[in-house]
Amino acid sequence: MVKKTDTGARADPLPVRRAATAYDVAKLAGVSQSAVSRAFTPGASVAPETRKRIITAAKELSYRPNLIARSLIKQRSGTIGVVISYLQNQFNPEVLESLSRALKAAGYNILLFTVDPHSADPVLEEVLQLQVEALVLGSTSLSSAVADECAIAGIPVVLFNRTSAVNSVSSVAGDNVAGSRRIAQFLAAGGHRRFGYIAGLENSSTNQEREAGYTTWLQQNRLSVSSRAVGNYTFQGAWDAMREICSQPERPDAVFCANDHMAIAALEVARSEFGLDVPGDLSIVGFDDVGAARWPSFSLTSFSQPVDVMVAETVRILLGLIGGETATREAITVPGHLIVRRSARLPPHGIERNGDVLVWCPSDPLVP
Amino acid sequence: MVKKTDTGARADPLPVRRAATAYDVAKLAGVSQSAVSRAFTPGASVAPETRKRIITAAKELSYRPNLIARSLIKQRSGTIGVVISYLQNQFNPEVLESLSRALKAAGYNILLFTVDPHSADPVLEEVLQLQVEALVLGSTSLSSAVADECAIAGIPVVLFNRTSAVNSVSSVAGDNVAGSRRIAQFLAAGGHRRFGYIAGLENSSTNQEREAGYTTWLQQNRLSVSSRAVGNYTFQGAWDAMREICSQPERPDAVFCANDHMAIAALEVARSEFGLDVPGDLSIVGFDDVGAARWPSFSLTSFSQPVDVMVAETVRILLGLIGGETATREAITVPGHLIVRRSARLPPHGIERNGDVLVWCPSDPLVP
DNA sequence: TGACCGATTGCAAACGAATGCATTGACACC
DNA sequence: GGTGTCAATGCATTCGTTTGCAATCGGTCA
Repeated sequence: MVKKTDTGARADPLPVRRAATAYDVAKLAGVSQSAVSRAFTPGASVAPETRKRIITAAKELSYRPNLIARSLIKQRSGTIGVVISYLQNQFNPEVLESLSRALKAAGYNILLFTVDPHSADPVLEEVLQLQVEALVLGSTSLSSAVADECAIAGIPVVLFNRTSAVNSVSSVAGDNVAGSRRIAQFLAAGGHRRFGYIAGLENSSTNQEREAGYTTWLQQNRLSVSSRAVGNYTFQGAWDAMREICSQPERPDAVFCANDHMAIAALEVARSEFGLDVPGDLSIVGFDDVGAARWPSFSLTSFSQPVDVMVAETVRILLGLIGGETATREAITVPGHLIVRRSARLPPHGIERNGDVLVWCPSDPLVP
Repeated sequence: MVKKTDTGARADPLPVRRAATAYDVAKLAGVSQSAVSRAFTPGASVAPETRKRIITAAKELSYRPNLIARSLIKQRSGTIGVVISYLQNQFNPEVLESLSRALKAAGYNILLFTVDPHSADPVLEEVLQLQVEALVLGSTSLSSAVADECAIAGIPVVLFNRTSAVNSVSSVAGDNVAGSRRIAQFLAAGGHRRFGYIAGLENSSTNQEREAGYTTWLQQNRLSVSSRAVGNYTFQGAWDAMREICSQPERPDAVFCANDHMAIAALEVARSEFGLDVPGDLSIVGFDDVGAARWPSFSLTSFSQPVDVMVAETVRILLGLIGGETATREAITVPGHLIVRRSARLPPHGIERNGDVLVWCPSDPLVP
């Protein structure tokens, strides 16, 4: 089984030497503890001479200020809680990485909570005790009650990629409605006639908005969704959903999946289990424009959610809420583009180059 | 641009009501602060009657114990630092999610640090101040000096998917040497004759071990690596590396990529840029067995690194180090399997079914 | 020379909880 | 009734900082 190599090295011979405190440094440097504190506080009043002596002493004891004690007195932890789930969906790691970068730049650290999409959320109780200065809820599966409770507890919350009508919490999301309308329009313009939809989590705002945008546009144009199945935003769920859709007598010639993660699963099923040619036999479109959508094997047509912009907005709101300046809640919608690749049949015109990618910008108004 | 919907809702009318403390609760419940503390400490001595009164008061004030204050007095933060980089490589999110689950089960929270693989690492200084109880270094690009410094600071460190010869820090990794030997053997048995290698970060232990295992076995069998390029573990890097390899006059008929993330890039290049059939014209093998390796489009033959086992070992070591019982450093090697799929030509025999997957278990001894 | 000023520095009180120790009361037992 | 026991509770200290305030000191200016 597991190979175990005992390197033989022993830990510190000194048994349990507690970490040095500011007092220890003070004693060594022959100053008061306050002086030590000031020596480590930029802009504080210390004679350059003493500061140097203190720094030397600190280095000798390998002293590091205890941020926990500092948090206690300063009443700010410098920490932001990020709740996210299902890192298998590439969109989430992308968000996490971007968020991490942006928050670090703003001087904050991240306390990470991954939640099981299926389980309840007793996470919250813990999070609140941890004195995070704010919370980013990036999981599609969290109940809105959570957000409410936080708002009551007085801790700033931003919903990421998720909105909430009932709560007065801030949110940042992509343009789900416009994007999915655009997708419907794109597919119709491409000559498709039988429209399928693979839904994400039914009670998530993203799914509701994307489905609404898609369905509504179709209806307004005397078209409709002929096949629908629920993928719950998971790979396996989408796999099964696609299998179900493709097994029906009247298979759709276009399937819009509520996100790229599911679209990839759908694409795999169509090809590997049904031997379909995409987009020859069937067009598939996703939402998010994750990294893998660009991989040639998928070359997925998708409506983009610009992660960096969304994250920037999130951080802006967060900082405003923490500072207490912005008391009003904002609901931000970040626009995206329909990135045209090869997983869906193309409409005869309206495709334009935009830097590296092709986007669809129909000249006709969005609503016919 | 960004659409902004002001929901009009205003924040708490009460301006800055500080969170309730144990004192507030005590006053309301007519007890001492100690009693409140005890009421929230399982197993402490409180009359059931008083406890109930305290809990009620606490609920009314929506009091939550301040974990920062608790950390200070208890001398333990309940937090573990996880340093990781490049979440685009699916292996990393998989690790992160598993680690998060395991640490939560052990009662710890995660302070997440994502580091830019290219930048230096001033991260450490911050991390140490944050009083994490231990550190998991999951980034291939961190200098070993970092680990050393932590060890000196007396904070337990476990290297994840990374070993270190010079330092006396613990580590958990897959079986890089055995795995890559096995891959070499597998490719040779499959009748390949021209062997390529796409390297990860040159100074990373994983790359060194994987390359050594591969190269050594080939040499011992009068074979050799005819093409080598460096992909630095990035998608783009592997892309360019594969392009370079495929452009050579004597293209290899088998390419081992130091991880799956790069193997996918290589596969995409081979197909989309060179029109090659995999495995008809060229076999590709990876390392890690990430989720995407199972996707039919790739169906990547890969040596597995069992994330959950590795994480379990990591947590076990961590807890031992934190408890102070285990003073010795351990270097754990978690065994894997060569998961056989369709991205590489098969040897005539030795393939066995193992649950859902095929693995290669040659009857011949590993070393000829 | 004396008042005043600014830069340094130390003192001591926070921050919010945990906990050893002493105190209180109830109860049982002899 | 006196004494011992035990549970319940409060007091006061502690964790490692920050920071307002006061004290000190050297020097400047009138």
